[in-house]
Amino acid sequence: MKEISNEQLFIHVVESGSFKKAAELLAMDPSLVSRRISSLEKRLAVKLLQRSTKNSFPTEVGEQYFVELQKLLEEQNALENRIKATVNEATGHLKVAAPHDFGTFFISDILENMVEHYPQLTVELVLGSQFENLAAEGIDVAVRIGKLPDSSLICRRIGEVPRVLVASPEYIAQQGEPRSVRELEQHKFVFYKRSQMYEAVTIAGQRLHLSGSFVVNSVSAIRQWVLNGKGIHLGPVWAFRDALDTGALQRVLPEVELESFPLHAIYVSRAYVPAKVRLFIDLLSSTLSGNHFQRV
Amino acid sequence: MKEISNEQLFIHVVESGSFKKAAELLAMDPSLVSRRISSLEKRLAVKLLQRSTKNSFPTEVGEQYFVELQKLLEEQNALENRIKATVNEATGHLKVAAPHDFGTFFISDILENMVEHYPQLTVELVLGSQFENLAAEGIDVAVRIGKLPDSSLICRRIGEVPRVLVASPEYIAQQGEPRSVRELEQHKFVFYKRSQMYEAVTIAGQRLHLSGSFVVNSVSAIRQWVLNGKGIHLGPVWAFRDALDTGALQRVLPEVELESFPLHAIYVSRAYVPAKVRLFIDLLSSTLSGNHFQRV
DNA sequence: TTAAATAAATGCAAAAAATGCAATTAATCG
DNA sequence: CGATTAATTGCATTTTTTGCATTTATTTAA
Repeated sequence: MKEISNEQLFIHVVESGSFKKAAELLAMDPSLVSRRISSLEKRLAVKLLQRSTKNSFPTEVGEQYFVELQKLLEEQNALENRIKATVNEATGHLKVAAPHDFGTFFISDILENMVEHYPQLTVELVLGSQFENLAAEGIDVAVRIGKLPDSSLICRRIGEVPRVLVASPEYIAQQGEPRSVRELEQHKFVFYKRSQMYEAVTIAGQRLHLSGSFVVNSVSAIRQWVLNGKGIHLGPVWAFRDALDTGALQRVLPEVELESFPLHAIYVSRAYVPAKVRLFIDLLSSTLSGNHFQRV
Repeated sequence: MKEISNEQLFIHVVESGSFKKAAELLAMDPSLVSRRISSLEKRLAVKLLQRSTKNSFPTEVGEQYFVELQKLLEEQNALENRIKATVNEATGHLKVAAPHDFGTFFISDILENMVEHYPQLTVELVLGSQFENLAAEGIDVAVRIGKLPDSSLICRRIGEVPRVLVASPEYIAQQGEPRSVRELEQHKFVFYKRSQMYEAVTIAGQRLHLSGSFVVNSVSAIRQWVLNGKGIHLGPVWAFRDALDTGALQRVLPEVELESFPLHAIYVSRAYVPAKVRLFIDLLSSTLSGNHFQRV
């Protein structure tokens, strides 16, 4: 038997004209229909249906109740369908958090694309946020590159960001080209974000202490500095690929295999992932298999 | 436990802000709330609430669902009330809120009377309640004396409570009898409810600053103090009529016309007032035209 | 950082309700 | 007036709901 409310059952009985027909239609026992209608009548303290042997028809109040209830139940049903549809179709508002530069370069395009295809969708991009508490800030997905903090949130590994050692030809001309990983310690580096001037990093299994005078938490700024010959940088391929192609920058130790950074999508619930979030992650995934993210 | 649909329960959880609060409000086990919300979420295949320890709040779909569902359920509820109201008999449960003393003196009798005549009816009297939210507390009618707060509720003016200035003969003997309204400022007063010792009040067009040491939010207590000679009081006639009749108290400035307090019945719906509520208001109306409420 | 406090979820057994079958009642039609 | 058919009711069974105790998770306080 199908689960159905007493109110809906009443609608069916009125529409079909008798308890029995309604029962048949809904594959229920007539006795059950009787009992449930009685129960509804008792609750409302009103007689809704005038029974007879041949057929049952609504009383005056029953008719009034029927007309208005039908309308309301239909609206409620429509509402439920709308809600259910959000699982299958990207609608509502999607709020994404991402690292500043990565977001600027890639996420903004993805979101633009989504809105084009799903006019019901509105988007919001939070760049550079620390997203301490996704739920509290209303963030649907956070994109994070690098190691993950402990958290109860759901992390899905989307792909990885290959890295590269780059410097400007001018810098190489002045300082000479490093011949080995160890030699990197004698060079000037441009750093992303870390507040110390000296960074301990492991390259090709060797733990190095790199030094340099420039630190910033912006990939664009780094790029500028590197282009201006301020030092070597170990950064994501996507940020330097064009400069490498035009020769504005050149690779350092190209034969050395560098570890990629993992890229994760972080979101709240595992069970009910809204369509907008699933779609976003799919698109992000596609982006990561695109040109920009191949190793050089 | 009260029978309530999962949808209505969801509304309650959103309104109260957490599963626990909703559970308390509805006198159900929190685990039950949890299970039923989960059941609703499962049926809609959507996560409606973002849970946390302190409080739970709706997700985006949850919010959308809440807004629209609330509207529909209210309409459905109104429909049911309309249907129920077609019955002319006072039945069901009548919950009345009233000021403490007034309720004790008059409302309790009215309710007793109603139950006697309508055995189908059960009654509940909430005394001294601030009745912030009639609907939420399940109050059918609230009786209020004095000025009304702004509200979307229906207020019907039932009548008025005439007032009188009273004092004990002992007090008059000690302090002398005031000869003019202005002289009242030299006297000690006993106050109802106000937290300040000095009350600005307008009597016969003159704005006065009355003072006194006694303040309480109980008419019975006031009565006691006035009888004990603690001061003059400006209060409802009904509370002092017997004492005036026996001479235990006497009027002060009897020739001065005092403004009456209006008495209102406050209830929710204008269109379909249930028989029990109509009856109550009628009876209250009769009471107000009775002896106790004539001017002295 | 850890521990305490508190909300929410879950396992399980008891309680309550819904359900189906069979029998009964009621009403129309021949 | 009896036959027919719909609606109702009694009763046993199944299913669901519910509450308690416990566990899990998360926030606040120390």
